[in-house]
Amino acid sequence: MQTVTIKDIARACGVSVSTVSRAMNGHQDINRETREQILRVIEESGYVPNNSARNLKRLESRAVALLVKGMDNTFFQDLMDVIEKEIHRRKYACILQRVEESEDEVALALELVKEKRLQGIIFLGGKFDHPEESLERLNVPFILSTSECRNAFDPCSGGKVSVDNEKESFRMTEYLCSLGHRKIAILTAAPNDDSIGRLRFDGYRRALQAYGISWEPDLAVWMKSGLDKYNFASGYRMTKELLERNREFTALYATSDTLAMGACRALFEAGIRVPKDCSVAGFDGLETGKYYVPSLTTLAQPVGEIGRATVSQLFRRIEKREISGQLTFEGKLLIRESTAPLKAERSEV
Amino acid sequence: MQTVTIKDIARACGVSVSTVSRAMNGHQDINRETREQILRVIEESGYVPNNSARNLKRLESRAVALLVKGMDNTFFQDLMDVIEKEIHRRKYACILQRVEESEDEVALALELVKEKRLQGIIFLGGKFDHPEESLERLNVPFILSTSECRNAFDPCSGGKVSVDNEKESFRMTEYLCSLGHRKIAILTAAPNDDSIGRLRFDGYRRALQAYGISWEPDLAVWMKSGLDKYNFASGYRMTKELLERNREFTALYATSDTLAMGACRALFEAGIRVPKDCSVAGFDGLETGKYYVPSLTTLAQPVGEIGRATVSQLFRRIEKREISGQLTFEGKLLIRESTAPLKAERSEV
DNA sequence: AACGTTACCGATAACGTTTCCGAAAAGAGT
DNA sequence: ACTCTTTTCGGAAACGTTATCGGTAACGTT
Repeated sequence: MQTVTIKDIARACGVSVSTVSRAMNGHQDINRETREQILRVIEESGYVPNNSARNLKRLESRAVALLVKGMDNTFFQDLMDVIEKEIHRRKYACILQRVEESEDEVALALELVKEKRLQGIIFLGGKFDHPEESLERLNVPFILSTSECRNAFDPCSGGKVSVDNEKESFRMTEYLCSLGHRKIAILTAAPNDDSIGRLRFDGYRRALQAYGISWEPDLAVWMKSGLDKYNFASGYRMTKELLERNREFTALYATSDTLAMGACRALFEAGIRVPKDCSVAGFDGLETGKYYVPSLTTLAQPVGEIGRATVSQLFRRIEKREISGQLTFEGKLLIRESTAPLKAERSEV
Repeated sequence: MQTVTIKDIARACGVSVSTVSRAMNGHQDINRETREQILRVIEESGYVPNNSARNLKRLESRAVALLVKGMDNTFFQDLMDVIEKEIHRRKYACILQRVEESEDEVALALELVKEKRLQGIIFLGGKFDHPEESLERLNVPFILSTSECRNAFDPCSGGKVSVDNEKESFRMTEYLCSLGHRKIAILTAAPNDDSIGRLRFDGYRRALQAYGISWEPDLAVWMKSGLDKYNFASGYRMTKELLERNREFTALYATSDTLAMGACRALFEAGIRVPKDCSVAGFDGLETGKYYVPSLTTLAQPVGEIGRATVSQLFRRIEKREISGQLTFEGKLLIRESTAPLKAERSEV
């Protein structure tokens, strides 16, 4: 176990440890030949500097935390992929840590930062309350990626990268309205426990209003807390629940693609054809929606851009102490097979 | 930044740092009252011990690495979810690190272990060559999870947790044969660059042989290296390629669920109905396959069991130095809508 | 020849923690 | 009152690295 240290290298080269340290860290005041010899010996011996010792001396640990609420969420998994890639590219370590629904992400982050001297934090998903501003006091950069904070107008001292969920949700609903739909059901998060879901719901309501449609509570299915998540099973279950209400609807807006596909399955089993009898729209732009039958109309979030911006914002703060506020990306409305214009001759029940 | 150290606590309590250390680490030779007072002060001050300093003294870092080859693979993402959960449960840190297709995972692991004093490594996906046995020399436990090593009969000094890919693939192919299919196309990895894919292909061929069917190279579509992966797009592309060959087939075995769904989409676009005109089978048992239309027949890998076993094996080695070799789990053949018996009256082309 | 400059390098003190060793105090046995 | 344990604690040496500070030698410059 970790037998070879800087002392061994120093001894092997007949120099002091200081010189070895200088050689490794690319300092200037060292003879070219000496450096090359040292580096050669290091290479041969397979010596790797001990990170703990180095972190203890330096202020930096070259590590950031990725705190994710909802690791089983497909969209977040895709985002994690690009975020890890970007962190890796910068030769930083990525400490992955789930945060459970019940946990306080800020407390967790605080502890991580202190005990491991982390240099930055990325919050993925969920909501971010910061009652004590404790993270700010620690003065460690953090970014909310596809994650909301208490007050949208005061994006705390951390950065924020996401789409404008309210606006994009408005666009999607507006599109459904423009197809002639008036009875648009929605599958969405409970308004109290998830702010992203809340924003999407707000956009939906605003669009209905803009089209002079009064919203019907019976057409909204809320996630049951502790039971439902943004996944296939919940889309399926919630749609079954909707169907049991026996209310007519000609379009179904599911606030994630996974929900939407679960919904399609439930509709299929009920003998309701998509999009002939009912249009279905999702949100996120998951790869899988493109290959679904029917392919899914969705509002695609630019995962690559969001992920890259998240990391680059974080590193701008870490390395250059440069602060940039909220960064909002445009979504893209992908119109595919699962939505269609309302047929005029449709028989009313 | 990290202002409060053990010294501050010691001063605040009027004791020495040794005593504070003892209080934190639950040693016995300390007065009950003193300990309680120290713990109280620690709690109030928000002090968290510096991990780097601690690691430097102790041998252990309470951290393991999760090295994954193919982070965009849905099945691996699901596995990562449960693996991280299990690591988290044991209060260890999880260092997530992607390994690119071109990189040498062992070299990477070696460096990580040395520089961060990691206590264990999980390899997820890909293949594992260990020409120098360098990891063994370091004497740090590692587990191959759903990942193959050079020689299946000599599972190196690390543990191995997976399904028997050859056997399960045999079962799936056998099932298709039992439905009466004789012309069974396959979407699979190039035999040289991926050993899991190779095992699944071997199982396919053995089953054909058992049913007295000679295998046709024209019915096998190989992944193009650098282009194809286990994802939707490749399933789609490879099926298009298959269709262009104009060879008849009544069943299509895709060696992952994502490939299978991409295939279904391509077949749909070609006007081929699943399962009426062609049966389609996948592998993995992804959640999404259950909600696909038609729902996907697949060979489900027990993700939960695999993930939990991976971590528990690793910790058995870390904590108890207890070695257990290869662990193989049973897959489960899930027969759903995408496969059907071959119709006898089917017109030959 | 004396001095300043430069290039290179070594000794050493940190960084924050744990652990070993021994000391002081307190009780227990004679 | 004396030793002998036991309990509780502090001092100090590590762990492996980096950074500061100063020193030596070689080389010009006057």
